[in-house]
Amino acid sequence: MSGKITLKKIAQHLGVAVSTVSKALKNSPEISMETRQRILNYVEKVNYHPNALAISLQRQRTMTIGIIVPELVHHFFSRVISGAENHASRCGYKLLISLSNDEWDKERQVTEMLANGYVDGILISVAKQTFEKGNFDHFSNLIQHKFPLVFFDRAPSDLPVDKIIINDVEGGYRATKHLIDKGAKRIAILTTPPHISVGADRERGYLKALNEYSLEVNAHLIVHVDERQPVREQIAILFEQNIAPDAIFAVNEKYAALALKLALQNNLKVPDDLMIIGFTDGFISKSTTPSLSTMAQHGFEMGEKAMEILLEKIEDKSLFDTQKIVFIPTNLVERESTKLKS
Amino acid sequence: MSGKITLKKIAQHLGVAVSTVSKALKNSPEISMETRQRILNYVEKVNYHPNALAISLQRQRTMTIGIIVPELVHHFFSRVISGAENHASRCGYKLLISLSNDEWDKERQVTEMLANGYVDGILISVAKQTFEKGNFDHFSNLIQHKFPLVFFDRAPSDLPVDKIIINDVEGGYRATKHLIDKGAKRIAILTTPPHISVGADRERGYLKALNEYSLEVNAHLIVHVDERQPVREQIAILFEQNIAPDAIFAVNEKYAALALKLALQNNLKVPDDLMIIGFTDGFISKSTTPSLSTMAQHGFEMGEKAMEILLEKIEDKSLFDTQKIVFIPTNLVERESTKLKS
DNA sequence: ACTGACAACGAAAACGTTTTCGTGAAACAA
DNA sequence: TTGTTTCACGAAAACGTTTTCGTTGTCAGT
Repeated sequence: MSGKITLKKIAQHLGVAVSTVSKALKNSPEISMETRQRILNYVEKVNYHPNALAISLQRQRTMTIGIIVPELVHHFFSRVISGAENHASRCGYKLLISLSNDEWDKERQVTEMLANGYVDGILISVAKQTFEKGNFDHFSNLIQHKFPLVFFDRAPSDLPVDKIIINDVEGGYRATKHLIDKGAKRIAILTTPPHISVGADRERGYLKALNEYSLEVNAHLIVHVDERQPVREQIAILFEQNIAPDAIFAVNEKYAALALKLALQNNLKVPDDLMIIGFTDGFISKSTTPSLSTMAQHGFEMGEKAMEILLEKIEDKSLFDTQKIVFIPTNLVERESTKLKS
Repeated sequence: MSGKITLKKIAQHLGVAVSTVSKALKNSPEISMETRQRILNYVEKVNYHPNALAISLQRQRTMTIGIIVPELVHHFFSRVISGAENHASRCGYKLLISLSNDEWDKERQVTEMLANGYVDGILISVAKQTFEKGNFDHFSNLIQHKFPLVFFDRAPSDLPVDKIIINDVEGGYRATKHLIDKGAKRIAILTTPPHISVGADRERGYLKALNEYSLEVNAHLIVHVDERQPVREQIAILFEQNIAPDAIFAVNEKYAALALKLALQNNLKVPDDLMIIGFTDGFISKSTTPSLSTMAQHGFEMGEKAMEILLEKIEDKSLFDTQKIVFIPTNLVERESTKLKS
């Protein structure tokens, strides 16, 4: 930082005007070959790089996109970010990643901060606490000011916004149907409390499938896992009932892996005594023995698509009043935990 | 973005000078109560937020730290970032996360970009390709210009820089010693090619332990996994030899999980026939059955510590010429894969 | 009535760029 | 000689702040 080299210093040293240096650097025909070379040589020598801040301020564009995720240590979000970064850098944009820690206040702060000059647009997946609180003012505010904003995965349902989401109902349906096709009759579900939309939607798909195949819905087989309590115990209940499930659909990888572990500890054979299918295709599902069948979510594609829509909005002002909703399909990855020998 | 509200607009609307508005907003005593209230009311009404870019430019500080990681979809790096973000936000700094994708050129680009005004300092873990290439010019350049720079986990060895690293030699030593203590005699290691320093160091620790306990070093039991080839086959070789190992030390979680899976497929009992220990305490190690013993790396603490040292450097210019090297200790997490019943 | 102090505000520079609009000199035509 | 181009460059505004240094006007003290 000490003695940072600027256009002004270059100009002074060479005895020319700042504007001359600036033009020479962009090969403007206004500057004579001779002067241009002199400037270029010196610039090269002192290893000059323009100050991005100043350029952004003057251009009123930062060529940076902000992405806000609830947490980083999470396979799915990491994938989305990678996808977004991929598309952004291909289009000459940089990515500024921020965390909300699933907290409303932090999310509000970060959102405002980014919108105040840091970035040209924002990609966001809403914090859990924001859903609980039901306060989306920080978003309405941006929308009102026509600030480019695109939601992914977790989006407010009653705001007119662009969103890229997983087709969770369908995913839940297909996961359940897969178990039914394999002959399961008493299918349990490990899901989230109802206010988490992704869990609720997958549960809706589950119910739809049961219904369609005239299987009885048993309240004892529906476990709403409360993360504030020990998760293990809540899942363990499934194995202590007199009517044991013959299959489990877990709405995420963590619950699926835990269910598998408990099943093995209870000397159940997976998949023969109990089939298990999860959601999200991460490292864990591949690593267990038996490996876990799952509904893959394609986070990378989601990130790419979200970025694509956001950049379109930024570069084409006429899209301001149109809202796109894109569903990213899930697909079944069949592994050992549902693959019966018979 | 349309009709963005600025100090100038506020001043015009209220018939005062820009400086007056600015001062009123910072509660300067120069401004009379009356005017201040008038300004504050209006500012509140139009929901004004200062432009961060302009402030950064004028202050010559962005209150933002850049962090560059090789990849995001990686438990350890995610943890480091979370730790860094934690400390940064506590100190009023924001975090700008960027990816190098383990590529030299991308790393160079991103580093220069960030250094040119975007951030006040950089935290970085070096790309694999940069090590292969051996070109660290983009770093020397920054160091020469006294730009605050701190390395974590993967650092250039012959540059005078601040770095926070895992004590990999010791970690490798302790992992191996743990296996020896449990009675292992033929300990295999799944490690990286020699140019990846973390792998090489852990291997050094492994050799040190073998040596110390007078165990024979067997070249067939040392597997340098080349990620450009199928990993599974390379590990499988271990199970096809006539002198089978009775324990495996894997330098990361992925190799450990894969080794476990292959062992189970070969009808080996873990830990009785074969013990396995990994490195990095992620989700996978906990999820397998049997669960994997591992050397935990404490990425979160590493991120916090790295950020702490960087911020110190930024805020106390007198630290320019001192270089700190901090070792983050690993610790043994004993799980089922090395827990013998006997 | 004159000085001095103080309160309340404005003007302008600065941060590092880009870009528009001159302007002086040389070159050329008449 | 004068007028018109063209060339090569400089001056200055602008982006949105902060901050320093005036500049008023009022009022107390003498």
